[in-house]
Amino acid sequence: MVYNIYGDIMDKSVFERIYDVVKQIPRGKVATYGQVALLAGNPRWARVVGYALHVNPDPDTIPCYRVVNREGRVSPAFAFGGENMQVLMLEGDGIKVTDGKVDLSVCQWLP
DNA sequence: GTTGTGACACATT
DNA sequence: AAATGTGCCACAA
Repeated sequence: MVYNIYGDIMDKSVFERIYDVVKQIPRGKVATYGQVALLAGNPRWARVVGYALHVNPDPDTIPCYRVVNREGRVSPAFAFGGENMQVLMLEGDGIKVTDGKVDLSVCQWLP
């Protein structure tokens, strides 16, 4: 059983599915929020995906930096220490980043 | 139980 | 092409 800081139950929720999908993103690839939402089960959970990553209970196993919006651009509010941080992480995975944008045609994860 | 919010996506202006 | 509005779902107060 897993509980959040408010004591509410947290396992077996949509979040877990989202986390599972994000964790499946292979190194060197990225996925869009819509993509993750779709793989998680519903194409309309894109916002929930963002929220799920926002809480990000396990940043060590959940590479949230591999999740980008449909433009292939990292979210502005993502900057948990500078947008450059995210770019560096992506480049570290061998992903080409152009002006903070990723070539989805090349680096998007195709399951 | 109702209201407001959000790391999105899509359609329309 | 860019900006704005709408839908969508889950979560917090």
